[in-house]
Amino acid sequence: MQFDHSKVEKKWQEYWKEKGLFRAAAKPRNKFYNLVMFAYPSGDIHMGHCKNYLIGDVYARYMMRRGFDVLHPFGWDAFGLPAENQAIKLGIHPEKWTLENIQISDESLKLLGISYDWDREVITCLPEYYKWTQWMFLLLYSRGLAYKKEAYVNWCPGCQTVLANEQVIEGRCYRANCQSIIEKRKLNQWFFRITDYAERLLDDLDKLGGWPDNVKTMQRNWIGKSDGCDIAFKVAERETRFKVFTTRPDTIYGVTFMSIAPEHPAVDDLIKGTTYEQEVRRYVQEATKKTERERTEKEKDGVATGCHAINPLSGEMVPIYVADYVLLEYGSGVVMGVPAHDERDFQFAKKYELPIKVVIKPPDSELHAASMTESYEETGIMVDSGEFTGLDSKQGIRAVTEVLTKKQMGGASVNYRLKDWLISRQRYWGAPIPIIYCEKCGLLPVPEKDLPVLLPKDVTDFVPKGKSPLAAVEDFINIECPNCRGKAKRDADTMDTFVCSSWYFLRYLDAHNEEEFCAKENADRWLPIDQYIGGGSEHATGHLIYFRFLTKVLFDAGYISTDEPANNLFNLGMVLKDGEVMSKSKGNAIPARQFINKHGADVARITILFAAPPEREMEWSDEGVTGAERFINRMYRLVTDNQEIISKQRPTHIAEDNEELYIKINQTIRKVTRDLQSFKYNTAIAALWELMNALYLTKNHDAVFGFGIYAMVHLLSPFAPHLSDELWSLIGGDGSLMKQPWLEHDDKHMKSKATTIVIQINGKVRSHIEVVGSIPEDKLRKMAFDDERVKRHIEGKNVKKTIYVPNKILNIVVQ
RNA sequence: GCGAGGAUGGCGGAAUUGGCAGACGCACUGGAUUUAGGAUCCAGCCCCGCUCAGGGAUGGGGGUUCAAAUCCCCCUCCUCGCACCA
Repeated sequence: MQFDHSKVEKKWQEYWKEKGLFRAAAKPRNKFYNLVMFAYPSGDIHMGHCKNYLIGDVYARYMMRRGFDVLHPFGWDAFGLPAENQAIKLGIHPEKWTLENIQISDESLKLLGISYDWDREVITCLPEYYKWTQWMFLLLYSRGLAYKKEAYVNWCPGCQTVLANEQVIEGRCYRANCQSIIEKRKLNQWFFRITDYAERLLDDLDKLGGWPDNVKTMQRNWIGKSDGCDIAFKVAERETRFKVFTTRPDTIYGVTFMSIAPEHPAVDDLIKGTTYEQEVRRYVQEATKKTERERTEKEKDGVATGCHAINPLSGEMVPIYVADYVLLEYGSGVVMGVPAHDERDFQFAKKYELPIKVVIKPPDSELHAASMTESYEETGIMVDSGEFTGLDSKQGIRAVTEVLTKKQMGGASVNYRLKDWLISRQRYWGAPIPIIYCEKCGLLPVPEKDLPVLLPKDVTDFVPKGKSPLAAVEDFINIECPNCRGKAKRDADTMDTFVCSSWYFLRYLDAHNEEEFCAKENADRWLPIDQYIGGGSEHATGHLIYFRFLTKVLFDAGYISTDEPANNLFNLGMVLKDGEVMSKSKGNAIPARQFINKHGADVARITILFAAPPEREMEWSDEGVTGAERFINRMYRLVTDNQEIISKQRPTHIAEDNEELYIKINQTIRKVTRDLQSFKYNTAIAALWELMNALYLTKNHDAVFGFGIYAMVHLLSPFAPHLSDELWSLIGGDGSLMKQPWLEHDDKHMKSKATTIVIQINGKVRSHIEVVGSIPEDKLRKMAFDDERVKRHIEGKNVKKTIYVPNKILNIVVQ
């Protein structure tokens, strides 16, 4: 008899729904917040997506069976560019496209039998959700964490919008379908002051013991803290002074020039009315036009300003250059040039024949400027450095900083690579920024009572023109000032969708609350996320930083009681097909619905879970499906063929010929339990497969055998829940297995009485000795030396020593 | 360039963390059963060696150890992240 998946799976899905099996408790006693990253609704889901949901589901189901009140919600990150691009291409309104995709994907997900509490589904593009996204904006605004500034920002010519730093990958747009080279534009935009939280975001990584190290490392690098020193240089020809940041104040005597970023506002003052003006202006103009890529890839160059800086310690005068390898956004946008000890400065100095002055030498050799082919960046001994000469440069860093502090010419300083989060987007399909510009009152936040600022629906032209399509929607843009009733305009931009996704995990906790984004008591009930299951490390420096940031802001404002959102994070590997990521746009996607209709949800589950460890990439293979199908059918037959003898009781009598089987059953229970705990689903299924094979080979169909099948049904439930609920009912079980406590192993029957001890000679396996119970070493040794094969190998040789690892191995060393 | 991870049969992958390398699955081979099967069951399946006895194998080279896929050093290749951050 074959397992009729379509009938059985439907039956149980309906049963689960009817009984509200996955509805989270209103007042959990033993809470477990199990969260998979929500998804962008790009169409119907395919098998690549399913991996995330299935792995989350196995864990949720296991935890339910362990007696936890599990919250396992799902939702949709529904704003974003693809919807808008589809609208432009096909003339379908983004909202229609998005909501239809969600509907169809929801249906497919339900076919998979995932244990979601669907009552809590969130969809970020609906006003009842984005009202609170706007509210978050206002919260940040009121706390001084949202601000508008004119700045050089990343402009994607393909998407016709600005991007956050986190969305620029190797100078290109992060969106797979775009990848345009990013340009710089000077624009007036909204930023979130995430840099205020840099230190805490960095320090609190240490609290995240349940996060993978690689994600933490990536975040640490992204935040990029550097300890260093600010140094003030007076400009000889002007009344100004420049502050530079350096991590190597010990090289200060080696400064031979100074470079300033082309975009730096002080450039103007240095050159105005001088003979250098024209050339510098031309250089600045060209530099600003260049993309970051172009700037990076070309040889370092610059142009002299004619001004000079005075070294605060040596008093030397050095020329000031404008150079586009200096970043305006990092440090002060001005750097001191130390060619002998910085590779970039070295190249620059070589090009313009600037002096190279060695001030650090290696501890055990000499350095000569003339013969150097590259800079020496290590620490060493300070030379030619006034009062510091002879000092170890590590001490020198401290000493120079101290002297500068005393002279009030600088002091210790910290810089971060992390930049403020640019959240304005010049696109339609997003949450409008709740800000009003009044001719009289200036910039005003939309009053909270007026939220949400509804995204107008009657828009037909989504073609980006460098500003938001909303700017052209008269009755959206033009409003009455809430303060003075005068003429005012709304902000035409929408928010980065990463804002929507930085707080969605909170909305699940109180999804229908119209008064608050989430009542504090509900937040307190469920937070933090006990297990966050995410789709790959590409989120490490985007979403996973943003949502930590927002959590901290909400914590500081008193809305929640935890300052880290998730205790444990598990990162999944993607699903590949023919060596490429499975995706619709690549044309290699296997639609989930089609697969489930053909093979069934449990086959889909076993196929994906068994193919590879969850954290690793898995290559989709149709052969894997064959195995999974066999597994499901073999299991089904095992139960239906032996229905009468399946026993829910532990056997009271263990027949000698089934003693080993009973041990195997207990070992399997323990192995599967441990593997479930640590996401090793592939080996858990392998263990189940092994037990099933053993049961098939069992001759004596007694109580032990019956219990073995019973255990299989139990252990299978997180992996193949439809099948196991069906089998559970076939053997007379009541309702769903999900309501049954997890099976425990019998500690008294874990180890075979007989052990095989490996006999090695010089580390090579030569024989095996079977013993019952434990055996004293000398007795075993006697047995080993009596062994025919052993005798053969030690004949005529000296036994130097023997090493005995109790009950495992005896190694005889001979010469 | 910097940082992280990886390389194990024809393939996906195991290996209790230093103790029998290749669990489990796929593919393949043989047998049984079947009107038939791409169904099912049983068995075999790293390489060399006719068989036995042996020997060789975890990307390559060296080392530590009674014992190394596992620890240390050097090299090659692959994947990911960051990349003028002063």
